Amino acid sequence: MSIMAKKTKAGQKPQVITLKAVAQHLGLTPGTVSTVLNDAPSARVIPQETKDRIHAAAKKLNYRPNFFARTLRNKRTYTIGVICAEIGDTYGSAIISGIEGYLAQKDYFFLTVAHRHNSEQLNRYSRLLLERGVEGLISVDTTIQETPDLPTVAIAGHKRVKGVTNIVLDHHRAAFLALNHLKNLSHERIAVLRGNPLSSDAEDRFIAICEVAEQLGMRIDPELTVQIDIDDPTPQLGYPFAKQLLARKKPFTALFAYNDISAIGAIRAFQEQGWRVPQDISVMGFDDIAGAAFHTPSITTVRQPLTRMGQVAAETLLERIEGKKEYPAEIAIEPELVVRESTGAAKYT
Amino acid sequence: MSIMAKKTKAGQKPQVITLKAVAQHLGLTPGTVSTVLNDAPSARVIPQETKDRIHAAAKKLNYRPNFFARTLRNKRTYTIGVICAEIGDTYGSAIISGIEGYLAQKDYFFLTVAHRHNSEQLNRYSRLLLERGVEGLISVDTTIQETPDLPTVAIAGHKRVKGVTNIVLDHHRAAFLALNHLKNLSHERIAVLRGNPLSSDAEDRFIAICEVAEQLGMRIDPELTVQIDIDDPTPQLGYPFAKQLLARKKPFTALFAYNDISAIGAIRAFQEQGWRVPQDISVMGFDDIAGAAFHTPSITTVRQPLTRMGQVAAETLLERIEGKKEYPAEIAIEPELVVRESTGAAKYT
DNA sequence: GCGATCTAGAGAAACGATTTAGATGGGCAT
DNA sequence: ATGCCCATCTAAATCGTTTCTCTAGATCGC
Repeated sequence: MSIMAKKTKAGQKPQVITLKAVAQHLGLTPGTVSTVLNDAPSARVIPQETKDRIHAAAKKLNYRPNFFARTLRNKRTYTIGVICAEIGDTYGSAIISGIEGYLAQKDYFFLTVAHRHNSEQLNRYSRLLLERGVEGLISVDTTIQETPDLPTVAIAGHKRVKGVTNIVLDHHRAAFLALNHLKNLSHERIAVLRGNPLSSDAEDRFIAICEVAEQLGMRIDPELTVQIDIDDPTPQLGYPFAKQLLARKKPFTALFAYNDISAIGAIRAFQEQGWRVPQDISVMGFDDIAGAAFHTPSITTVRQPLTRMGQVAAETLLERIEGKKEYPAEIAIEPELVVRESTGAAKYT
Repeated sequence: MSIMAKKTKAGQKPQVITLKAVAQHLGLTPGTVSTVLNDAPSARVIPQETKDRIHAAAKKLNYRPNFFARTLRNKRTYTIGVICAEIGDTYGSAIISGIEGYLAQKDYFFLTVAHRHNSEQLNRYSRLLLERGVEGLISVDTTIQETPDLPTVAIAGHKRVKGVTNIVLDHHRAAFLALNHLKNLSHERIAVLRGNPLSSDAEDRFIAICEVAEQLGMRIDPELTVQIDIDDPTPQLGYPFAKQLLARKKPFTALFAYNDISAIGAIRAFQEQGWRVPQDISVMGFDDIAGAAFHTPSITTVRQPLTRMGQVAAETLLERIEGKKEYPAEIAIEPELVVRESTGAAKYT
């Protein structure tokens, strides 16, 4: 892939052509040229011949309207702001990829900021984005407290806030898929890795797990529950907490991790303990990140269509920006169970 | 984390305060207020008492200069463009994370585009970024052919182009670290997975490997070389090519993969064949992505400090934007060998 | 032949800031 | 009282578009 620049003769300063230049070249006024190039209503009365001349000149001179002058008048920036917790992790980047894909089609751009769970930064950033004229916001894994000044879509947003559309996974369905799978494999003592409360999915996910467990006649033993309280985008996220679980010496045959990343860390901890996955312990992940299928053992997981969620968020936001008045408070995304190697029949003890 | 909006009384349209409004409030002219708020040279003659009044009023009214009006005059946008091949993969997102971190400190923003190896898109994008007033470009894994119209830093750029600073890993050093490690483990028949030519590191990396191999008295057998020719950000990138290698029935004891992603895919292919890693085959990765340490087996790899490379790129670019005249044509980044479980002593055959 | 209507485009006022040249008034020396 | 300087702002031009209001001439109807 390559970037090419148009050839400019050396030493010749890149003369920018403005509307005025085009008009002068044609012996017309900027106003007329502008009307025609934008095909404004008042261009109806301009004869076709003149229109053609104008278009030809614009093309020939390679006229590019100044984005800032235009924005100053029109108040449209065709830009949105993406506020995420982290950009270097698989979760955030998969979502952003979806956002980018959709926006590119629609000729919108986006500015990205990562607050890294620092709320001071977050406030500053939202202010700065506003100043830069973004027309809407997409937040990723970030709780929104009050109605923002702009149309907003929150990915993994759980608080109902006026003016905000939440894109959420159906956590009950997700919990059902996972727990039912484990139940069918005769697991009864299931440990759960709870997500860091900073992660906006953490609480709802755990509540859903408890409720579904009860419906299925299973029990989530608090003593088999561990709370992740660090913020790490690597599998390190799971490792120490699985160790912690092991230290409790309470028997269990399966672990429902918070996500694939932490599942991978947990598997490592179990293996170091001499346990085989899935023969001695089943591990269930969440997300289905790119690496899940290729881990050894490959990870059984609840797929969360991250790229798609990014697309849906961008699409919803653009509709609102383009003037749609009514919008959903919530869009539920269906999870999907992906059975791989890390889960198996419960071991009798 | 949460986004808060300043409370606006319902029904009251969000009255934007312009410079004029502040001036009126004070009984002064916009010009004076502007001079003072920007601490322009001509503000020397304004008495301190007036300055204080102006600053107080600006604060009280919560005045925020209009970014677009300001840009129209000043021609500064404090924005750069990031052009990458892909944004959802570990490689690109780690780099972008580094870029974001540095820019945020300096109050710059960035617009991101992903060309996904479509060169038509690429040209269109660079044009659009220019129109949006970016002051410089960072390209990621994208070959630049001609001097661009803006200061540019190319991450993993290999072609020397005037006006472009390339940030490159020292591939000779990388190849040496990897091959020497394998040599010390008595490997002689080493297969190599060559990167997709679309990836800008691919060619240089392979050339370096061949040269270093020769220096070390090792030989890279063309028949043990496989060219990756798909573009996939998942470990699928390595799997079919490792299979292809196996199909050739030529013995080898180690594989030097193009990156960790493809190494993981290759390991899976070997395991399906019944080979154990590292007892039957050693596998060397490249990059040291977040998952490499937690794979089973964990992956021996040549670490490429991606986040750091993003930072360095941003730093270098900003220096040029801020007026630095001389800049390096190339910045070499030192790789590091990370020995883990996927490599071991060669098996005698 | 004369006002009414069209046509084809000119002209000017925004948008919100920055910047340079110029205006106003007081104080001081002569 | 006059001229001059200095301090303190004001006024106006400018950045590049967009958009609304005008106008000069042509055309039309009767």
